[in-house]
Amino acid sequence: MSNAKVTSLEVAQRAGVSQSAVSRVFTPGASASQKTIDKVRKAAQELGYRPNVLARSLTTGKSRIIGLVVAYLENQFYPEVLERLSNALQRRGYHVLIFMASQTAENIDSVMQEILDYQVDGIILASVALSSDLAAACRMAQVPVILFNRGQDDGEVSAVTSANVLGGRKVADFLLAGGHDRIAHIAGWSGSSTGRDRARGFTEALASKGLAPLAIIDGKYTRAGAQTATHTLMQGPMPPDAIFVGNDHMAFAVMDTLMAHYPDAAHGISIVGYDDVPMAAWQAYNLTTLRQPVNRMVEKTVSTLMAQIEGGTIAPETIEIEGELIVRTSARIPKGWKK
Amino acid sequence: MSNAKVTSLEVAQRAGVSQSAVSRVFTPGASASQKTIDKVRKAAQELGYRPNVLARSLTTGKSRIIGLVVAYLENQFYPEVLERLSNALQRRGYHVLIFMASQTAENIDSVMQEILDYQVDGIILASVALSSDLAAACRMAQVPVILFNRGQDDGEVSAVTSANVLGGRKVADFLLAGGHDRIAHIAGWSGSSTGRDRARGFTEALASKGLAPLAIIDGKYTRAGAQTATHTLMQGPMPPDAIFVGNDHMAFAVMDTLMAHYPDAAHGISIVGYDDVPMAAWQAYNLTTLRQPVNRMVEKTVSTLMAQIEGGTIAPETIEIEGELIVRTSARIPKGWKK
DNA sequence: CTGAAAGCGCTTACAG
DNA sequence: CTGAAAGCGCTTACAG
Repeated sequence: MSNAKVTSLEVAQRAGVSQSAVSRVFTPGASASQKTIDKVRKAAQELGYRPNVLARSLTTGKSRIIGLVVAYLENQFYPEVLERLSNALQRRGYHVLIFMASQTAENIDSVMQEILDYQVDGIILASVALSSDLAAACRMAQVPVILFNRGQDDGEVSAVTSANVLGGRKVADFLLAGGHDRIAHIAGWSGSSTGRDRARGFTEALASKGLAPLAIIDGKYTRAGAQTATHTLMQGPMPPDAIFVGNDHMAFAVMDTLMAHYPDAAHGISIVGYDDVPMAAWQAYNLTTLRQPVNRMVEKTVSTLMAQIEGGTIAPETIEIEGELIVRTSARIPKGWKK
Repeated sequence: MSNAKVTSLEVAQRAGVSQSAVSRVFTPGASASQKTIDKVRKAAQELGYRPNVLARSLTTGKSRIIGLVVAYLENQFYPEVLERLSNALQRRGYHVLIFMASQTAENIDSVMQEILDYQVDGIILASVALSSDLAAACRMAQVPVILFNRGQDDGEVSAVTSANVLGGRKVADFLLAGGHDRIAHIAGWSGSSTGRDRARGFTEALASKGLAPLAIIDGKYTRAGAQTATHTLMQGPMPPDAIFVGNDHMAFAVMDTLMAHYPDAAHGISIVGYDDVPMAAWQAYNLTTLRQPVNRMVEKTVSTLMAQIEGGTIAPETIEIEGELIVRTSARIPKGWKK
């Protein structure tokens, strides 16, 4: 009842047992007689004792900490990912050490080193890429790494994404079915696998109908990038009749820009986003968009990570989950369109 | 270059010095000759050695981990807070163990216990209240706690908020100056000090002009709550000509609801929010709102926490930071209004 | 400046 | 089931 940290030794003394006995009572799976358990629990209760997780980690070699690196928190997609990821991990008895990444690579590398210093049991990178140096460091430290919503070409590390190429294709098909023929793409950052894949699926689907995109402009996943791209498109020789935007976050900026600066044309231009963040359903936007199945992506990420941690094996896996087109009112709905 | 964790002992052997020497080289402020430093750094480099932070924590009694509890991540205010808080802490050499809180109190208590188990050096609760049991546990463990954007009446723990009573008053004055006389308030959750304070300032300012709010409805900080409240207001005997909404997140829901269900009336109703999240500036909303100075609130939170950690003293402080009304177009601008 | 040693709070074989 | 002891990887007096 007084102050400062209580240790297992103090509990042992009060309970009249050895320190090992106390430890056993608090170690799941260790054996102790009911009598010992009772005495220890009582003493612990009275003293306010709880095992020091850090000391435990030192002996067991498992910290039950997962390092999580996130970027783009201004994009509503990521808070949601963060929340679900963190909840899923907590449910399995893990805790999350969080790091904000800016886009510069050196930053990521040093952040990753710091994460490793905490003896994390695993690392999740949300929309952040990994240098091969760091991938090597993680392998050496035997710490599994999972990329979330981003792929890595070298296949050195596991990755969970939605089916982005397919998604890009679905959007193109929808727009084509709607009778559009001047379809532009404001793409996600071309330095990201995700952005490239969506653009590729989209372009391929158009090509299969003998069409080409009106233009493809990199929006860098930012509002500013999307706004600039919108102006470029609208002031070009031939304005688009539809724009596929690389994610919802940019799509909102595109819609805002059209409304504010091209009010007459705005209504006639179909907009389709990617992600289906909660805001896409808000009446102000009512955005038609390709839903990324966050739930399942998170579940897969966590289960894969757990398997690697518990299995000790770090064979990289690449997992793609198909997403569905959510049709709202921001883009013309093709006659007879279903699903 | 092979595998698994490298220890200071291995570095010592390779460098031909004692293990203590290695430790000193990696301990800021410890003394070692340049020659030793060079040898150790070289060996460490070759082996890929980095100190085990957990082991260090065990001996020093400082983990350099801060526990952070957040709720309401769907409200754009919090991702921003999280990002800034985390960056500010990282800059000072601390790392963040994050926990998502649902609204139930038991949940918070168990989460807090888990945080304490990690021997965190301090705890920040963002928009989450603390039971007095837990406050006691933290005091006993000598772990400073700071409430962010929420106050605690008992004054047992430090709190950083914006000047909410004053903020509520400023909003009322603005609306009054705009000539409104049927002003309703969709309040933040009445179980939160923040929500109560804003409502109080607002009501007091109206009262000082001999007016009363048309109605005060608790919106619970949720979109659903705000939507329901909007319908209640609009279908009442006397619809409002202005609504002060307890935070921006709910204000967007109110505007969406008005647009979708009361399009004729919508334009004539002034809406004012609270927070000034980035989205408030987006053209779709253009929300007039009382800005919470996140920057300064975060700085104060972190500096107060640091002072308490380093000073060892845990005298609770209550800090209020004044916010400014950001005038956009969602509410009628009084003639001749400046600042 | 430097090494040997104690200690941080645990877990876990090892004997009994 | 239970206790004594070693060990996890560090830091930090203590002597020299």
